[in-house]
Amino acid sequence: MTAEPVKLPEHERAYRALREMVLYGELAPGQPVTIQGLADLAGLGMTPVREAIRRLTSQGALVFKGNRRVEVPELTLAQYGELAFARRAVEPELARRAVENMEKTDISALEEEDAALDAAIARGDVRGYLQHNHLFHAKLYALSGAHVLIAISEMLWLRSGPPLRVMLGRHGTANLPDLHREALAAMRAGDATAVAEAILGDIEQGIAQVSRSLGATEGGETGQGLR
Amino acid sequence: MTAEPVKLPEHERAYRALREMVLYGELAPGQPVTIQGLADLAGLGMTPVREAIRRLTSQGALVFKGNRRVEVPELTLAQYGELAFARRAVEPELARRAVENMEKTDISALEEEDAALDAAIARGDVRGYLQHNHLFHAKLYALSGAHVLIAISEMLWLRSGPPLRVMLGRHGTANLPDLHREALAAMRAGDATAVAEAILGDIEQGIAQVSRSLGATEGGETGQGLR
DNA sequence: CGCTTCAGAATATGATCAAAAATCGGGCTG
DNA sequence: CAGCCCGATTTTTGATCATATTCTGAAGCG
Repeated sequence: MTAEPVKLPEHERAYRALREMVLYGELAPGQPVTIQGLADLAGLGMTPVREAIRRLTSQGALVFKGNRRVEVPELTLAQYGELAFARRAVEPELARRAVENMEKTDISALEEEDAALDAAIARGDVRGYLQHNHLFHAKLYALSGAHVLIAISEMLWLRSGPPLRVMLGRHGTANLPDLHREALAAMRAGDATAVAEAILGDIEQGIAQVSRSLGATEGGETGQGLR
Repeated sequence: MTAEPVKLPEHERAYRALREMVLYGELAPGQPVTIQGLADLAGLGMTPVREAIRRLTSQGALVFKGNRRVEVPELTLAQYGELAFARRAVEPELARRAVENMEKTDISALEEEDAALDAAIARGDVRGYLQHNHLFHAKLYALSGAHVLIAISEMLWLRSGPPLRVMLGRHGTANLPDLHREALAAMRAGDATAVAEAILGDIEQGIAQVSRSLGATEGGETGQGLR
């Protein structure tokens, strides 16, 4: 089940590694990233790293920072609002479509993911929360078979990951959104509309919390305004 | 006002060139694309071309075919439906937001683009139609300042371009959607909702035509079904 | 305070290695 | 005897690396 042991090209490995670093908050927003630094870190030549960075930048997971540096973008509240708008439009639809193709074993796999997520929350494990939360949604959406919408969703998650990580770093894993139970119950009942609603609610809760977090920093702490 | 005469790196030039080829139908769906072929064609080394192709594939404008080949994807009707869903969700919103930031000179620029578009239609110039139609929408959306949504929209256009080109190749430039006049009138009136509706209508007309075109080929011509 | 110089990083090139596809030849079968 | 299929060779293509070149940022000097 581990698929190919050593079969994917190095630039693909570099891409996935960097991708997870962004998605699961191992790179903080504003933290500069150099090609050579990553190449040395990963023990790779710089060409594969270069290509991985290009792919990530074209997805908005990294941005060219003025001069020559690449870094994880710091989102403004307005930009996060755009993300939220798109996620509300796309993800419930993915959930709805996923229910059509769903087998019992798929539901079981999602339940396992949710259990791992709860365990991470109980442990206060931020990285574990981010990982299993993403996997829960990703696995659900993958069932839809809607590759175009999935690609959009992946891009949105890549951009949402870092601010979510920042919020978690401040408030810990308490009071986290978890409407996954409701979603799973609706899946077992085969009620696509209820699943879509549960997912929408789950997203909304996360959006609200991150928006509050972003609003707080923009208001005072990091002087983004005048002066 | 031509900005930087010779200032962008070669991989950026390669990216833009390839991007326009996909967007404006110079590469047909199913047509294979080789790195070295493009490198020789553009007179560049293969590294910049390589990176350009990576960026395009990560946006879905190109796909890895089997193992070694890269080509413009041929969409199924279902996949085009996903594109349509996302475009309906994103583009009217972009149009709505654009109206907020709109100056009189912006409207003039859009009118010029629309005039060039009409001229291309009258001329039966397919490439010109694709180009000015894209630029009309792209310039409008750019005014919104919503970079995240713009990125999504660009990705959707990259995927929609080739099937639109195929449809045009079959039916010519007759009966093309053009609710741009209505959109422009609403812009002058400052009515954001009416602009969004006009854009939605414009999109819907295009979607309907391409869907019919795709449905026809899948039904019979290209034996995609059994036998 | 402005200009020049220096250092570091990114870009681009070419070569080299590995893999896959297409082609060609031989053997087998009808 | 002719046609077809299978396998090996060849050629094309892609991936990676090491290196040279260029550009940007910063520091030092006039």
